[in-house]
Amino acid sequence: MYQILFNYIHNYSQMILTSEEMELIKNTFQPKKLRKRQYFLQEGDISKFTGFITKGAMRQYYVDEKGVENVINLFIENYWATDRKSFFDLKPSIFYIDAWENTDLLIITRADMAELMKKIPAINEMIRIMDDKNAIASQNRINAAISISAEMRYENFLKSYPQFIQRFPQHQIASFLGITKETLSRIKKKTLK
Amino acid sequence: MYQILFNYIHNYSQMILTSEEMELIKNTFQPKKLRKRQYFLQEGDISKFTGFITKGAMRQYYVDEKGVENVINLFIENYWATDRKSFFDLKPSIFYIDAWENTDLLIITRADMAELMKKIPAINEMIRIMDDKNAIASQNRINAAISISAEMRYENFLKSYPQFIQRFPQHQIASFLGITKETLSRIKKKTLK
DNA sequence: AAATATCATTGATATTGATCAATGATATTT
DNA sequence: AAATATCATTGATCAATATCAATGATATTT
Repeated sequence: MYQILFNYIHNYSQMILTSEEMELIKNTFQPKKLRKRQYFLQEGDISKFTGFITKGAMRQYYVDEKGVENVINLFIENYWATDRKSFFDLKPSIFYIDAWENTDLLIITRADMAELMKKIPAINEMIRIMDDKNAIASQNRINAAISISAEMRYENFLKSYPQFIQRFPQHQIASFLGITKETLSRIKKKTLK
Repeated sequence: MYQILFNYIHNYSQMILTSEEMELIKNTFQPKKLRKRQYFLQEGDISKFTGFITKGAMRQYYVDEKGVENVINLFIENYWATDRKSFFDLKPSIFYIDAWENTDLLIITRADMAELMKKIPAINEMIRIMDDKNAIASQNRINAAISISAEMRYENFLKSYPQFIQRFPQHQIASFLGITKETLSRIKKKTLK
């Protein structure tokens, strides 16, 4: 289980972890299992942990005034699940995060992560690269949301994140893309021809 | 001019810079002046620098197949202007960044910034906090773009970024929000009553 | 000051995508 | 296997926003 995290760190940092560092990581990240539909975070709670997914799938959403779930992030293996805002300022979150499949996580608090960043250069570098990639991906998503049609947005999604199609039902993906399930159904039908 | 950057670093890092560190910063960041409408980055060029704005206003946009400018970021004092993707991988950008007012920048390359992060703890911490805040702001923008109406989006913008209203014409703000200038004009008229 | 460019508003119409409602298909639970 | 819940499709209608075109207002340049 930790091996997946070690690989991830190596991948991002391009650095080799010493066996002491691996020990420290094992002692700091706690394993957590969630069954399908179980919450990792609920509205009003503080996102005290960030969780590295070694197996499974999760989604982050908020519930609007009408009671509708708006999916804002989808996560699978090798993603980090947290509400970044609440995790940053330790104030109550407006989001829910739940498991969409039975999921294995390695969880860590913000304070512990800060410690590890100081003690383990590879972790520090990993976070830096993650932040760079996350900023780029967010910018892409913003551009897509404000300047292209639902159809193109779905097409881009298919191209960039094909793995997600197998893991989440269509209406969740529609919500993630900011369109209704009916519209997505029609888009699929249309592009199929 | 450098004082504005020093203040910014202090603000974000909550750390005090030594006079040696200040010297190093002065020797690494280069001042650059742009006149209104002058480009900082053009499509096809590599975003070799990130620029800290000490005075002025800039915008980032791309030009779509129809030749329409799509504004994706607006910057004023105390913002950093760069195409983060191109700056990260040093590949050609798809964006333009230009000055909307006469603008003063302090510019630095990615390599030099990496050096400073190693040598100056306050800079390292500043970048970390910037990345956190940027991730949070991006998430907010994504949520707004995919799940709320143009009217609410403008209202939120007014509340969160009132300074921008004075600095950019309405059609630029409309584009930034992902709506047409005509729709924005009608929204303003409606909410005025 | 006149000429020109930029920016903002308004009206008429078109388009995209949302909403509402029904039906079918596929999983999951009993 | 039957019952139930979840997921996907389809049709009819509606609402939000875009597009096109004209006009006015405000800056900027000559």
